[in-house]
Amino acid sequence: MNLFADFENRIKNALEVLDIIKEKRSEVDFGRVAVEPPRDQSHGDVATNAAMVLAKPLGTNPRALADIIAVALRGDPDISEVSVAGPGFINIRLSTGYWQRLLESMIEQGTSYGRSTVGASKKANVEYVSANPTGPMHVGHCRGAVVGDALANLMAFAGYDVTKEYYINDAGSQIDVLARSVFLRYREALGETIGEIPSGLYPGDYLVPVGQALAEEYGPRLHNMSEEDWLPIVKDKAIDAMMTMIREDLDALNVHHDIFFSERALHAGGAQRIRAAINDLTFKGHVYRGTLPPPKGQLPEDWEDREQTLFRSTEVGDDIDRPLIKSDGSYTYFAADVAYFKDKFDRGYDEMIYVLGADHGGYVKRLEALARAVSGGKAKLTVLLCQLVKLFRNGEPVKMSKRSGNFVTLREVVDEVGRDAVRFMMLYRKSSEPLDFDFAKVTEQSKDNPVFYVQYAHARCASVFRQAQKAFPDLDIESLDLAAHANLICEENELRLIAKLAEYPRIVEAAAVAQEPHRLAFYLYDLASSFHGHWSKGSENADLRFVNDKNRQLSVARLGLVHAVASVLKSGLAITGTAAPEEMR
RNA sequence: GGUCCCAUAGCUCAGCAGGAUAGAGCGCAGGAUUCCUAAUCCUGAGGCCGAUGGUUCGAAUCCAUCUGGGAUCACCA
Repeated sequence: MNLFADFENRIKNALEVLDIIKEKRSEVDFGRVAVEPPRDQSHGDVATNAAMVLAKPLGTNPRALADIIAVALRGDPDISEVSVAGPGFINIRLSTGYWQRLLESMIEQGTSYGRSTVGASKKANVEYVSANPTGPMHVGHCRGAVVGDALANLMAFAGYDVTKEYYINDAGSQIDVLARSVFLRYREALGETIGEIPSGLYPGDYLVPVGQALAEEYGPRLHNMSEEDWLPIVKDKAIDAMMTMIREDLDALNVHHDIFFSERALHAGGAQRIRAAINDLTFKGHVYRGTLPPPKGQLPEDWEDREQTLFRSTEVGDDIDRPLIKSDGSYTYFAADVAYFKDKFDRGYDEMIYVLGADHGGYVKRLEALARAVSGGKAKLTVLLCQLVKLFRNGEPVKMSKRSGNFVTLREVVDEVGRDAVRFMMLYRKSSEPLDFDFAKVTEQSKDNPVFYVQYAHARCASVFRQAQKAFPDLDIESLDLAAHANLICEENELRLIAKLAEYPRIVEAAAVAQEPHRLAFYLYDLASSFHGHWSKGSENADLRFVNDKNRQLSVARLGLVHAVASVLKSGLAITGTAAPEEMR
């Protein structure tokens, strides 16, 4: 049962039978009628703008209409009070009985509570990470990895049929560079002195074992081949090794993809699939031979005007047409992307989401253009740009430079602060906002640290159950019907905690539809705060404690409430990919 | 120069498809522990929502212009 959906129905049903509406039913649209929690709790539990939205088409004023609607709503036994306030808000207060039944329903649903069907089983593809397989993942990949993963989890929970996908950029010149770098390590493994790694090759030590493995497998045989012959062999080995490493890194971060899609597969067999995709675009009239105007602003020194095969993306919303086939006849990266998108589209996804770093912002328009052209405007493609993460250690920014190899890897961060801290902090900010990540703060065990604060609330819930077991040793908590005495829950603070839990389904839906997983993280913090606050009420007034050894039924009823809180925390934390611990250390 | 993101309390940020007196944490000032983890809680001070116009019953939120910060610009991947 979703409180706000429930009352939206009730309010709309009440509206339908009002005379003033029946007379002009065809002229009014309930689409803008919102049913939501009021900004200020003192106003009530549920508020609606129905009167303000509908007054104009009905030719009346909001206050007068609100009074009429209020009268109709007062007939609902679950509503204890209806008032009209401000410019025409209708504020509704719910009966204690309604809250109790809501709690029962939450307890019965457990961690399924909050699941939604807004996704309507639509097929959604979330592509994220897609780091080049040329080395270990660095910290810059973290945010996209976590945001993409959490968004995918969230959308699945909200009723989408979600595929998590990783596009492996295993074609192109950077892979040749990788293979040559590995080949050098191979020669090294055979005993050659290679000296300093030449610039232009990847210097990282992580390539040493790959060279050794090649030396073991092939001995000196590769060394005697021409580059043309050894390159594909070394490439295969290198990509394999890099992807294994990347998968391990992702695993450390609790990120798991369903599909790893290889760019090379698109180039295979004489670039069959890329050609097919370009043919498809050509057939639809989006391709021509021509030249591009020089880039605006600073003109590159080596700029030359040459004829290429171009995608007329300006006709579908882009700023400039995009090359598909270079002047030397080879395919651009973007050409592979056309083929890749077409593949996704042909696989039948209703929504395709690309989670990219802010440094790829310039790529968005051409992706959107390509989606329009390939799908004839039918595909829904959205790009989620994650702004950059700045690392801090003791308040000082951590300097990184790729050239010196002095960059922080994803693994280092996860090993140092733990995956939960990394994940939650990456979500505890709108992704369109830059993020400061301070090593000291995220490991701190205090309320400054939202990860800790939320996990602690869950651990506290578990602690209450342990205490209950102590107070009632014969209580069989495992098989206890925690919903049985929900009707004993009637303290003001308890009802407010239920009200906070009642927001959960709404948050899930809104966050999933808006594709903003940070909203969930903020909600969890908010819920934890409500729980900690309620807990402390027990310090002031022993009657409010969850466990009361003189009143078994009341204790069981309150265990039900605690269980509901724990379930929502657990369910929400699971979506963020963060653990819900039973105790803190 | 073009495009994208951002601007809300001293600091770091929320603000839910425009709505009632703009919220939280930190920091600051005060308070709560014979009692389920004080690893927490409670109270208070603190804001011309970057600027100017526009849309309307109503704007931090939508539109335009401007200012200031960040990212980006390719036959690269």
